[in-house]
Amino acid sequence: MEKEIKEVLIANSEALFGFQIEEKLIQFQKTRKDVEGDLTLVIFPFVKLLKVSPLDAGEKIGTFLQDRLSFIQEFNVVSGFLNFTINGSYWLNKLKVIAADSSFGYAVKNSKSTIMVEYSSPNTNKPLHLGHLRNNFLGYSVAEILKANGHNVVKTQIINDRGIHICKSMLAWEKFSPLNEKGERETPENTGLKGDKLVGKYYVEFDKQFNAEAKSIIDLWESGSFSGFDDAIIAEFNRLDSSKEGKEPKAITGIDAKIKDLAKNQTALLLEAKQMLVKWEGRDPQVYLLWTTMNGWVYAGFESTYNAMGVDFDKLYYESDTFVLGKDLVTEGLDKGVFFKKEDGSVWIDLSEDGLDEKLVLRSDGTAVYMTQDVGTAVDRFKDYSDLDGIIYTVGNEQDYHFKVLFLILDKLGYAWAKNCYHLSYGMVDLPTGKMKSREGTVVDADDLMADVVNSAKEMTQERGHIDGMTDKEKEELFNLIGMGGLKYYLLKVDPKKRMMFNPEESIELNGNTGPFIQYTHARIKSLLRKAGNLGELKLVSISAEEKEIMKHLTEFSSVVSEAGKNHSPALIANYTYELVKLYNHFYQAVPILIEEDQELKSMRLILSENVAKVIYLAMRLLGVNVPEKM
RNA sequence: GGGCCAGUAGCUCAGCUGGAUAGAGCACCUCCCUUCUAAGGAGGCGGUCAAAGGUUCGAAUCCUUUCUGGCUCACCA
Repeated sequence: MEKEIKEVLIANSEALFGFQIEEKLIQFQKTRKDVEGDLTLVIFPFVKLLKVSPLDAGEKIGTFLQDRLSFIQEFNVVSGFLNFTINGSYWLNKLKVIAADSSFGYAVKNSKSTIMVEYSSPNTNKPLHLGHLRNNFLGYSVAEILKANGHNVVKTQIINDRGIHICKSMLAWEKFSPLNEKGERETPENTGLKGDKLVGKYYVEFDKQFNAEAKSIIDLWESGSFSGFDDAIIAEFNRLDSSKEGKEPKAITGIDAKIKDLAKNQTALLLEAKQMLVKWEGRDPQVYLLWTTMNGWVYAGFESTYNAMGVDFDKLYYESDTFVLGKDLVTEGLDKGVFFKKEDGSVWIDLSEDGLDEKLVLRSDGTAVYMTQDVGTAVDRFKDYSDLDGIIYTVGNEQDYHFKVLFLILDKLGYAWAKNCYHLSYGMVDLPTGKMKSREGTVVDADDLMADVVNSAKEMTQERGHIDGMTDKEKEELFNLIGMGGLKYYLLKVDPKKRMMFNPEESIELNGNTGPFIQYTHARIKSLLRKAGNLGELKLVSISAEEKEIMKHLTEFSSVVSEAGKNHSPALIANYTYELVKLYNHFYQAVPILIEEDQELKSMRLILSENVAKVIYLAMRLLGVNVPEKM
C-alpha cells in the first residue's frame, strides 16, 4: 500500500505540487498507537513545496489520495502527520494471501546466489563453551535466514586441527596419562569421558606442567644457577631482571611475564612439543597415528555437541589440509606487485594507504601465517564451488582487524568476489561474574549448559505443563525443545554485533521476552485449533482493532525476513516474533474465539490464529528454534 | 599511543537510513482463571538517551570534542 500511495503521488506530482517531486520526499512510518490510523505519511517535506501550513498540506494530499485509492477509508492530519485508516477488507485480503502461502515471508528457494556461511570453527584442544554457542546459533540462524531470502547456502567450518597446540595435548596424554590395569592410557572408551573433554583435559594438564617447569627454571635463575643454559638467554634474563629496579609494580608484572616467556621457551616440555610438530609435519607414522586417534575422539565429542545444539554443516575444511594453501598466491602477488619482500625474505603487504599498517603474509623461513592460509582457503572455496558468490565468516569481533586485512588483500589480488565477503562479527558473551577465562575456570561449558537448561525446562514443564498422555520419548523431546528454544532465543535476541551479558538465571526464565513464552503461545493456538476442528471460510466481516493490529503485523513478516538477511541479524526476527506474540496474547485475552456465536467471525478469528501460529513457526525456524503442539 | 566498537529505566535489551509524548522484559506494587493452556492479560512505579557544543522546521538517531568501558595493533592462531 505504501507502494501504491507513492506511485499515485509521483504520477500526479505535477498536478498536486506543480512540479516533479523526488521519491525520497515520501516518507512513511507506523502510526502512533494513540492516534487514529494505520499508516502515516510525514508531510513536513511537502510543506515548503506547497507553501502552506502543515495542516493544509496534509488535508490537500489526503483528500487527493482518498479520491484515488479505494483502500483509504479515511484520514486525519495531526501536527504535520497525515494518518490514513485502511479498509478492513484490505486487511482481510492480506490475511487471505498469507493463509494461502504455507511458507509466507520466504522467497522462492534458490532464486538467488550461492553464499557460504562459515561458523563454529573450533580449536580441537578445547571443548566448546558458551561463546561457541553464540557463534553456532548465530551462524546457523543466518544461514537459515539467507535460505529464506532465496539464497543457496553452503554451511561450513574450518577445523583448527594442526599446530603446536595440538602437539601439546598429544604429548601431555603420552606423558601424563595414568595406565589402567590393562596397561592402557586413558581413552573415551575406558574413562567414559567425552572425547573432546578428554583431550581438553590433557591440554590443561600440559599447561599446568609447563608452567611448573618454567617456574622452577626461574627459581634456578633467581638463585644464580645458570648451568646448562645458553649465554644469550642468561644475558637476556639478567637484562630483564635488573630492569625491574625501581619500577612501578605494574611494570614489574610486565617484565615478569617476559621472564616467564623466556623460561617457558627453555622447558623440556615445549622442546618436546616442538619436536613433535616437526615430526608431524614430516608425517612421522607414530605421531600421525596418535594425531589421527586423538582428533577422532575430539570429532566424536564435537559431533554429539553439535547434535545437541541442532546445527550441522554441508562441508568441512581442515587446517591440516589448507595450511599450505596461499603460498602460491603470495608468489603471484609478489609478481603483481601487491606484496613486497623484505631483506630477510619475509613477505609483506603495505596497507598504509588504506589507513592500516604493513602486514606479514609469509615468514622469513617461507612458512605460512594465519593470513596466508585464510587467503588460500578463500580462493580454494571459490574453486570448490563454481557458483559461489560470497562468504560470510562468523567470527568474534576481536578479529575485526584480521578480516579487514584479509578482504583488502583478496581485493588487491584482483578477486572480484572479495567485496561479497563479509565478517559477521559478534560481541563477546560476558557473565555476571565477569569475563570468561579458561585459566580462572570461569568458562561455561556448552554441554553442561545445554544439559542444565533442558533439565530446568523439564522441572518447570512437569510442574505446570499439559503433558498428560505423552509418551516418555515425547516428553523428553518437549523438554529439550523448550530448554534449547529458551537458550537459543536468549542468545539470538540481542544484536549480534553487541557484547552481551549472559545471566544463567535469566536464560531459563519462562516469562517475558523468552523462547518459552513464544512457544507457549504457539501451543495455545494449536490447542485452540484442535478444539475448533473445521475452521470454516474467511468471509468479509468487520474486524476489531486487535485483529487489525495482528494482520498489519503479519503482513510485515516478509520485509522483516529480508531486513534480517541484509543485516545478518537473527535479532530482528526474534524481536518481530515477540511483538507478534504480544499482540496475539492481547487479542486472545480480549476477544472470544471458540465461544463466538457468529460463525463468520469465529472462522475469521480461527484463521487469523492459525496464521499467527504459522508465522511463529516460520520465524522461529529461522532461529533454529522449534515450537511445540502442546506444552 | 594509533585504529575499531559500545555507553538508553535499578538490571537485561529494543529503537539509530533524523519525525509525534523514548519502548519492552525482569524486579517492585495493584488487579483478572464459571472464555478457548494464568508459561497469559490489564494497570502502576521507574529516563538529563554518558557530557558539552553544532547541523535541522525537528536529534537517542547525523557531525565535532570530552569522559567511561571493551577489543585490536605478533615472523600466535
